Amino acid sequence: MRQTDRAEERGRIAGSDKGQDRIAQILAATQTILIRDGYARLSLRSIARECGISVGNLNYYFSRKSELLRALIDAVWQGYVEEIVEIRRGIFASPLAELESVLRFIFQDLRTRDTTVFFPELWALANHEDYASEVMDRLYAYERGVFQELIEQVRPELPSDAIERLALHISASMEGHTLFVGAGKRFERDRKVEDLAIRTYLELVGSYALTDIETRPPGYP
Amino acid sequence: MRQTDRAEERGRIAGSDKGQDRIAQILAATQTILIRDGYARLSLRSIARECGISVGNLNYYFSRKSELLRALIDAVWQGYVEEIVEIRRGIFASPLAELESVLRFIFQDLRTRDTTVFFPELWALANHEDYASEVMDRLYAYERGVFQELIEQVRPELPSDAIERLALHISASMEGHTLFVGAGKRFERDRKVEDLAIRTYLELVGSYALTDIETRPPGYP
DNA sequence: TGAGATATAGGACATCTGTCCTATTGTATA
DNA sequence: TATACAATAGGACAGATGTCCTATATCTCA
Repeated sequence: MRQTDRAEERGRIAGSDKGQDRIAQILAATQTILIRDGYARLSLRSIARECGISVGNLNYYFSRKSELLRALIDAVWQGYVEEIVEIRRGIFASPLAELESVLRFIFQDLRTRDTTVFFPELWALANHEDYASEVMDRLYAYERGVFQELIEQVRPELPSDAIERLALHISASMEGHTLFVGAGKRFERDRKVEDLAIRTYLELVGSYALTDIETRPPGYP
Repeated sequence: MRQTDRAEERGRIAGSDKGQDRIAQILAATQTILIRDGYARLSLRSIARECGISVGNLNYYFSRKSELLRALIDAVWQGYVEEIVEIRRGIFASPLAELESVLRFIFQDLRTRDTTVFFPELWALANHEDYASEVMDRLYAYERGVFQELIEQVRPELPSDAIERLALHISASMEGHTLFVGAGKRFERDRKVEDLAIRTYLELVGSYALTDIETRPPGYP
């Protein structure tokens, strides 16, 4: 049996023991380099060096670089979802208050160096690598799903396509802020932008009038 | 004189003739490859092949890859600014109408394949390469400047930091939409998201109440 | 036409890249 | 303790990459 085949099995069989720790270590090292040096300088050798193992050993766990990337993105996605689930376990005065908590978590997360750097890499990758765009789709679909659920509780009378559109707008809008208030960015310290954004989203959800957008032709005023 | 030195001069002296066309061709080819294949597959050889010239000749014009990238990003930035200037040459019923026109232009631009793919590459690059983040800063500072100018005309009573914050929020929010309504993205066809976003921005500018954000402590409601 | 600058090609170079293979060590189980 | 399997190291491989250099070709203008 060729070793390549064994490495391919690994992901599925997930032999539980110290090999599992290695995999976690490899993924962490990959993330570290990606964030510190960027995708252009992410090589199997730099990852192996970061882990203190040989390239041969790295190859034993991930026989293709794309496998490694996919596993990393998957892990990040899972962590993200778990955190949102955790947030939502809390007790909230209203659906709007719960929505605000989730929005604040996302803003806070997007200020971390990890997210500030990692996500733009992911966005760029998603334009050229299918596995990256797949995970991105899943990730944001999940986020929108949370928003939609909460918006519907606030505004049960809205048709579902309006709710979906509101969720999409809020999600997109927040992501954009990564580029400006993220770690090391120009407006990192200006917390009032966050307040302005979240307040705007919440007011939009609360007061969004269907007729405004749906019936009037575009063109203002 | 070493050829490297000559190539370094080139950018500044800008000898006007067929060399200028070559430079434009090289930049266009670089952009084409970057958009079609991504940064990872952008090499001097692939650029030379796209142009139908030799690597040696390419090296004559740009002795370092980073120079080429910088020149490309600079060119894109210039084109972007010129287009906004052009838009603003029009006649508008009100500052708000002018703002809407600019916003619509940016949305339309962000739907093109070029922008959808190129900008995320730029964002990712800006996290690791100084020249990329410099141009990005300049680009968005210009965009915000336009927004600020128009917002001030609509709401002259607002303090300048509130105006700056509004401009920043709108700019950031719009950029985020690239990931979802850009060319080839999931919501490419849903033009109503654009209407929702632009309407929201315009209403925010029109009705933004200082006290809402500035005086009340964060926490809703 | 001739001289000088510009433009171009082709190749050399050291280095890095992903992948693969083989041999050795470590570990748990029967 | 013997045996299977997991983990690891080290090296080989072909190919790609950025940079540099030299030799020609092409153009421009006195």
